[in-house]
Amino acid sequence: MAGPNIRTLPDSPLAQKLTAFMALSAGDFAVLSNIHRRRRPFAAGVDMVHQGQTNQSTYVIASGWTCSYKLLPSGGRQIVDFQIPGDFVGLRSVLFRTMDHNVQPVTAVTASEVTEHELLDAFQQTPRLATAVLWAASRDEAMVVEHLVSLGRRSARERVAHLLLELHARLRLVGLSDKSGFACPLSQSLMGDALGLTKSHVNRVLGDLRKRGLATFQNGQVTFEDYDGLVAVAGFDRAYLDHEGPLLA
Amino acid sequence: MAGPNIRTLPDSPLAQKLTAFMALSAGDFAVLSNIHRRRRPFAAGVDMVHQGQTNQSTYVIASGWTCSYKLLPSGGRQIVDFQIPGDFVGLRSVLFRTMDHNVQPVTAVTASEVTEHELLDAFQQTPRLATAVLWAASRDEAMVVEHLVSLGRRSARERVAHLLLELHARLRLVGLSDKSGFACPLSQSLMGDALGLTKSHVNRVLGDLRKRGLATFQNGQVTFEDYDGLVAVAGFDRAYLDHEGPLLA
DNA sequence: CGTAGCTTTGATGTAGGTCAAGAAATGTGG
DNA sequence: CCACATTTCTTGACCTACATCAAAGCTACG
Repeated sequence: MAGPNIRTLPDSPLAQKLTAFMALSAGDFAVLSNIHRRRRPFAAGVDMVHQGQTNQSTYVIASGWTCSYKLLPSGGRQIVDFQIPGDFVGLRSVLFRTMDHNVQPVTAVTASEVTEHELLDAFQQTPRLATAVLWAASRDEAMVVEHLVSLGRRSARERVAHLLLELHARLRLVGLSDKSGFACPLSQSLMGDALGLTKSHVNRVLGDLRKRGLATFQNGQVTFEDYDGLVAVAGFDRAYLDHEGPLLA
Repeated sequence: MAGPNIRTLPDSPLAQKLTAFMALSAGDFAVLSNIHRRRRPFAAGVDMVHQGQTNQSTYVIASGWTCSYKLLPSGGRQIVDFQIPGDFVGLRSVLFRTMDHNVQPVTAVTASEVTEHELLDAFQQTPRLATAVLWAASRDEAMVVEHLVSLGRRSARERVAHLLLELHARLRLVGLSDKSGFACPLSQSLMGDALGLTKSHVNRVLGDLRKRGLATFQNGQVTFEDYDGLVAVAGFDRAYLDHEGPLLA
């Protein structure tokens, strides 16, 4: 309220995340802030988007976590990724007009709807923003590939450790995590659905990591006791999160 | 040679594939054909693209198969997808300027290099082409997600059956497969690397499918004995391959 | 025609699944 | 602020799908 109506600092997780990738101008921030305007709440457990839907809009998460998943004919489900504040939900459904998985809030969520029109408008106003958003989309894809690698070739212990480290790195970008750990609203059952494990086994592995003095996940709080040790156990290489972005918009 | 220099029919696997998604004009075909000009051979087993490379060009496969994969610190590897004639290799490395996995020919391959410049040029000449190419990219992504689901939630038998059916559906689009089966240059070891299984186990599962009278994979030839039965076993739903494409370029 | 890669098969081991039940935590209504 | 309900966590006993290791037969190719 004090001073001119120009934003020079990130005022949302999204802005914060994109800033980590490229310097944004006051104008960029203003456009971002405008996009991120129309916030509304979503209840935990009620799908925000579902498979087959051809939607014209995407959501930007302001607070809370969601997960994207696919259901199998057999009834099981596979979580493809989690979304945290600053992440897009259904960005592909805008860029590609197709949604091939469901998205469900894990916690209560506030998110802003962004229509295709608004997004393209914003891109035209500041092409840098388009680049930044494509960078985010590309990073999301890289994460999916890394999850594929986890499911195909990593042991249960490696998977769990890897997930904790990935979430940590992502949350850090939006100021929701520090060196010691982070608040994690996931249930062990959700982690299992993401890691291709049963909740019982997730529980055992978590207990094991605790006993080994590597990390603790209790009462919705992840704490790293031996970060480097955990990295070693997971075979975690964060290159896939830090890649260079698209130069082409 | 005979008649005017205008192409009205697909003259490459890529053109054939895109045609299945949207009608293309003679002009579109000409542009495509031009893009697909500079063909060159790649030897089996020698990486075409590798991780970390920030390449300015992509390849379109004219003949042969490749696989994209990631290596783990532990030495194992996870194949993310196979590419068949008509597919792009490293399209993301053009669109996003980053390559986060390696690509290796599975067989001898001929492919045309397409530079970023040529691609964007082509897009400007015929925006329909841009749409079609984005459709292909989006389909690739959907496949990666489906592979993730396989690794996370399907049994070995389901995975193998699913892979055979996916390859069949994809090859069909480019005329390399018919109702009865297709030529498959993959080794069981490669299939294992894609499916998160050992080659021994792939072998046993393949034997099992054979004994059950569902499908045979021998001497580089996949033959379906009971297609519907195989679909049932795999829980195969080809929706992810047939999705509507991007309306936005 | 020998050697290297691929397939096939067998014997044995184990990571993680399944099923079940009790303990904690969390939430809800009064 | 407490009683009750619900979800989540934890643990145990048992089981199975797939891995591991090993070796033999097959192709194919230089």
